[in-house]
Amino acid sequence: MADLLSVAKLAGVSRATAARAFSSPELVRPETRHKVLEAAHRLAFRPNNVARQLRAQTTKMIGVMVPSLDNPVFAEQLQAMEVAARASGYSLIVTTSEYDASRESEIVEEMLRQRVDGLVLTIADADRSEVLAKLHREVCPYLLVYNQPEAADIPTIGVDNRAAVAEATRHLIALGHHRIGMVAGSLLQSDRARLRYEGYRQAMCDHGLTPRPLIEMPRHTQAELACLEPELSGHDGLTAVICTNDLLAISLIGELQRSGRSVPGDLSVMGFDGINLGHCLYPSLSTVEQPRVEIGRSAVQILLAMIRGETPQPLPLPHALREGESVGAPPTSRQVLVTRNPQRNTP
Amino acid sequence: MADLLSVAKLAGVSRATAARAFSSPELVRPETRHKVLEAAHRLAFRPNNVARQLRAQTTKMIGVMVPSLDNPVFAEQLQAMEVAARASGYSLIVTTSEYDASRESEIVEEMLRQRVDGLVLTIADADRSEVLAKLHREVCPYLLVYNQPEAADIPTIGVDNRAAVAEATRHLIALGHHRIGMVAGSLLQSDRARLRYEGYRQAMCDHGLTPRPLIEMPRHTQAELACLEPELSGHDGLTAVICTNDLLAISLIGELQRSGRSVPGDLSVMGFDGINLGHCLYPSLSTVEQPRVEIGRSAVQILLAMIRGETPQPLPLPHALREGESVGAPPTSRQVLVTRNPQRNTP
DNA sequence: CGCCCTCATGAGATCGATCTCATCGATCGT
DNA sequence: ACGATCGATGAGATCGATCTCATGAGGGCG
Repeated sequence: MADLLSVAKLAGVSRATAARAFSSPELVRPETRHKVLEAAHRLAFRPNNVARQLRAQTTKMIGVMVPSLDNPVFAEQLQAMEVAARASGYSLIVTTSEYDASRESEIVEEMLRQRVDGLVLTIADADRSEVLAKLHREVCPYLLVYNQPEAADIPTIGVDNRAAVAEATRHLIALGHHRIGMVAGSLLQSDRARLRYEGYRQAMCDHGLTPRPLIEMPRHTQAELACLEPELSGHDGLTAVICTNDLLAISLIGELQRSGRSVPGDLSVMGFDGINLGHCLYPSLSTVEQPRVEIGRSAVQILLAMIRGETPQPLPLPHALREGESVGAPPTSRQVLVTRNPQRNTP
Repeated sequence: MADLLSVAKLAGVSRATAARAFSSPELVRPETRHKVLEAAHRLAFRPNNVARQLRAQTTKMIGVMVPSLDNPVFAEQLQAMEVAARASGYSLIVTTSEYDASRESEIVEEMLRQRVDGLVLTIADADRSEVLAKLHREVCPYLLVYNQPEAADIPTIGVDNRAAVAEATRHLIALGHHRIGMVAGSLLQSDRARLRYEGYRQAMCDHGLTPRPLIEMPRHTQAELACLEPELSGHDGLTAVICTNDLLAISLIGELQRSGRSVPGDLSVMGFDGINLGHCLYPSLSTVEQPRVEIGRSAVQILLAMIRGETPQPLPLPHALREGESVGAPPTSRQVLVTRNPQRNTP
């Protein structure tokens, strides 16, 4: 590949002038510029970004780490980030951590070596993370996404998970549900999971209802009906569940239907995330929507501001309760049973 | 950030030795190495990959361009690529083209400037693409994914779209369907779309059935029932449709159910891609599965081989007909109508 | 007419690591 | 004991573009 020097020679100018013809054309006489571009064309020259980055001490690259791309909530956010970054002349280096702490650490280390201008991370648990400790000592701007650390000085963007699930729970209660469960994937060691359960617990208690223990599924994004079945029957069987993510909710609905149950007839199911696909299903998914596109777009904007040396205040973004067809009133046959329940809430 | 020279000074060795302590530790006496690492630690030194890349003339980066990450078929492939690349010490620069030809061109140009070691691309239409023309003149190894160009000399990995849809069509025919339609998104200008329709047409003709015109939806991944409705009623109404992607199929099933129809009772629906979510739904999605993980993994392996200077022969990967619950026998009430149909195929 | 300023360009240093080649002491073989 | 070999290290060039500073031509103005 031809370099600037050979282009400069062919055009009969110095390296400096040839460089200017590309990076700041206004400094070069149009005639000269044309000679340079012509020479560049003849030699199939293409500026070498690596050299530019080394000299300029900036890569125009953002390092992104998400747990997995198999979950659309991350893919959709990443899509938005890519568009926003490209619009500002930045590229994304994308990595997946699989929620693995040691991998998180390696990935961030590698990206720092790559001299990315900033990092956008979604980590497993923002409250106990080696990655954050490392970044704390570094100068590289970074931003967490979807996480919700307890420490206030960690720049983060995402929704208020506790409030969001609390609202979802109240929504179900308002529809007449009393026996509401919460279904989670296999990864309980996350700041979000803790806060979501806490939101559920709080809302239940506030209404004089008994929160149930978390129902844990063996996989993170696919429900096993067998794990839930014991909770469904009997006089205190659940009439509604909140799932910690949409994939879990969707697969749970599928399993319930396959077992001959009706959603929301026999069980109301609420998701969390608001992935696009939820709209399209029948029954459509009731869910707590995280504004994935807005989150992705803002993440890039805020990070770029940090890179420019500003100190923007990342606001928590609003969640939205999106009502779909997977949630309805509790079954009436069951509602009779409610009266046998300790909590005697008038129907 | 400290550089190698300051580390070398602190450790009392030359720059060369300090560099060796990192990149080829076996060449350095253990005692010396420890001194260097100790000094590096004290100075919070981190090797600068940009400088290394410039000197070594290799970035260990792969440029990836997919149409969109909102479709899990790409996200799932990308997930597999990321894992495979990382395992071989490579990073991914990820971009999305939105099927926009000019964007495709810009993106590839930018990645070439970035001196990626290779490119993995999914382009809109491999048979008329400026990008391919450009790459043809370049030395950068590249590989198409999911595309199926007519030209034989373009390295590509993916399934045989024509054969895949033909097989799906035959499957429906074998179940007794005669009036089968094909539903596509709004982007017909793609090599895959053409071949998929061609496979459908061929299979229909081979069985003496009349292929229908493509039913085009206004959006690429979401079905509008109104576009399909005219084809459903009447004495020659469809009993089965093949959708060009799973998202289209899934949303179509949702719309059909919402309108009170049963799938597959009233209409059998078959998808294409095999995204993970299809398994979980009820009815589960019958689809032509593209081995997305295998495709992603192989794409990286083959590209790395090309980077090493080998000339691997990318084989077309096998598709698989995945039978789900969204396809069944045609409704019997309709089957009576079949006899009024021009094609008289005995049941 | 001469001074100063602007504009276009060139020379040379620089970003940070790596590669080649040279050097020097120690070990080995006969 | 002496030349050969090996292992560890250092000096200096190099990757390709950009930045700073210097230079020189040309124009405006007193």
